[in-house]
Amino acid sequence: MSIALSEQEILRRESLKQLRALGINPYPAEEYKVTATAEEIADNFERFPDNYKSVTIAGRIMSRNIMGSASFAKLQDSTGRIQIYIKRDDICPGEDKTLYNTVFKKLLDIGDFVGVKGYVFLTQTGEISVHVQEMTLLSKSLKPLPIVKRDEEGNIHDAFTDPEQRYRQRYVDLTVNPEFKQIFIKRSKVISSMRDYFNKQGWLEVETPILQPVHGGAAARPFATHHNTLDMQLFLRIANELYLKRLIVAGFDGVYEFGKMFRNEGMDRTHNPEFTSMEIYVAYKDYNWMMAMVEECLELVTRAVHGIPVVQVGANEINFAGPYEKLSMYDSILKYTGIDVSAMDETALRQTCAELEIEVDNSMGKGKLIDEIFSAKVEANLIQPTYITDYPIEMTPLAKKHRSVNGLVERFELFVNGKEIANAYSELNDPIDQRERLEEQLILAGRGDDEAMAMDDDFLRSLEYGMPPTSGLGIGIDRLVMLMTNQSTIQEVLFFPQMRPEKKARVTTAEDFTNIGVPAEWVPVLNKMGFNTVEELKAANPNKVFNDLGGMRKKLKLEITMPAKEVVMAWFA
RNA sequence: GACUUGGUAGCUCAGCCGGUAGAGCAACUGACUCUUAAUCAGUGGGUCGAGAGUUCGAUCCUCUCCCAGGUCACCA
Repeated sequence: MSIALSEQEILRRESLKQLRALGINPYPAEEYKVTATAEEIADNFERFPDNYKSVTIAGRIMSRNIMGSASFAKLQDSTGRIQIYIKRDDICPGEDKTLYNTVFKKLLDIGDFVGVKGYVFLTQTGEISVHVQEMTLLSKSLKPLPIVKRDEEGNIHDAFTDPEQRYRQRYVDLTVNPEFKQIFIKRSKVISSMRDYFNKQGWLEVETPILQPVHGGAAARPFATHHNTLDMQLFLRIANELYLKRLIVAGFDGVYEFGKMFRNEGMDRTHNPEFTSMEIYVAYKDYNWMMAMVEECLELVTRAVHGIPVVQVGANEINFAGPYEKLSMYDSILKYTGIDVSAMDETALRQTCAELEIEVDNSMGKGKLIDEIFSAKVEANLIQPTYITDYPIEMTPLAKKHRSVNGLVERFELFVNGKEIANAYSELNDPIDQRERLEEQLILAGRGDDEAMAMDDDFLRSLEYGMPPTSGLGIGIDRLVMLMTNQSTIQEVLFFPQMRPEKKARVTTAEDFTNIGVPAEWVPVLNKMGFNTVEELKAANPNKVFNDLGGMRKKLKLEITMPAKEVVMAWFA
């Protein structure tokens, strides 16, 4: 694949060659020892100026103000930006001013990584800066970064905002919009604080198969793949629930897993084909215990991220300190529609859906119809953390039947800001009941529900050996992070959200040109001249092409050897 | 999947009734030893997402396709 280089890219490649010609390795191998960071200097210099009489920092050049024999530049490291001040006669104490006049002023660019050694001082306008005494090129950047400028009021000019480019080239996004790094730092805190909490309880972090012969544990369409050696179909997991329960059977009291799940379904601002879930199973507990655990855990996570248990999400201030409101599924529908669906059969539910103008189809059973009413009429009202409990048995083949109410299961979901972020059961451990429930799923599948759960005989066998009473919980980590970082799209909390492949801009490869004898370094020049395929080149006048090559060489100031006229003529043979 | 908005220089965007393109930043040349959206003078840079059609002529009109965003549907 050959994409014609832009003017600026050609110039940077030229700079690269000139650096090498000066004996400067643009990609040195040696460790570069830094002694300070931008953030640390900004935080501490004014209190402890003596500690910063000699610092070594490293980062990317993000802007430059060159004023003859002195310059300012902004250096960005992982912690932030700091200004550096470069005086020609300080970095070039002798007669030879090449390092300043040529290397710094001409051959370095915005985006290059450099290391500088110097002392920290305050400029006349009071900005903390590093007065450079030594400068080392650490890595040359060949593509120009988008330039995002910020003025004194903090206004951003020429912001790099195109979501397509931001997501496809996240490395550029986070370089020029470093404030977005906070989202991912908070994401990491969400996960690590939750993990710490679980570990303190003595629960074991485990890993279970991503490639599964049977996709179970949730209702969703899977990605299918094939294992060559075993010559068998495998699925990327849609859930890990059934494997974690096998581990409870095996004798662990508490197991949890953070991991990617894969669902072959639509993509929108709350769905990505691969997403992160956390599932945990604790033996001898029930869903009431789990509600208390979730409250404690989420309050702790919120405090770890924000310092307080409260987070601002859009217009809503959400308080994660428990206890949370509890509402049964039927009561929640009653509360928000005034309709009591608890005693309705499938026909009456269909009638109710019609009256509420909710679209349904024939494959939907009783549980699914109730879920439709709930989604349409209740969900959006649940802003503060709210447990919805006691679901109809038809919706939930893996949960234990309710201890006192017929037709329900012991399940809760946690809703926050109108979205579900957690799902938990008193887990079904009666192997005969479990087999019957999965058989009902097979009937639903027969009615056309392509998300009905599959039979998993090995899982049933494990239950037959005996699983202690257990409560299990799943949390959608991406959605929790969206809440914790006040983001409305899942793409913003994923480093690399799923995208369609980029279209190849050019159909011709550089090899096509080199195959007819064009030296590799001239291919970009031909592209620049408008010849993107060998056919286009061959259709041109050879003499004109030869002359134009010379013109381009001069125009672009290329220091590459001009091919002999016979060589150029041979391209057209 | 449906509807809708967009795709123009490295980046952010203009571009009138159809006459093959402009600005700011970035880049390049030059000036400048405390600038900070540095400044001043000058210069270059475009397959106007792709293809087809209408037209003497298309960035612009029509159609198809590609990519992205939004809304909805599906989906926890």
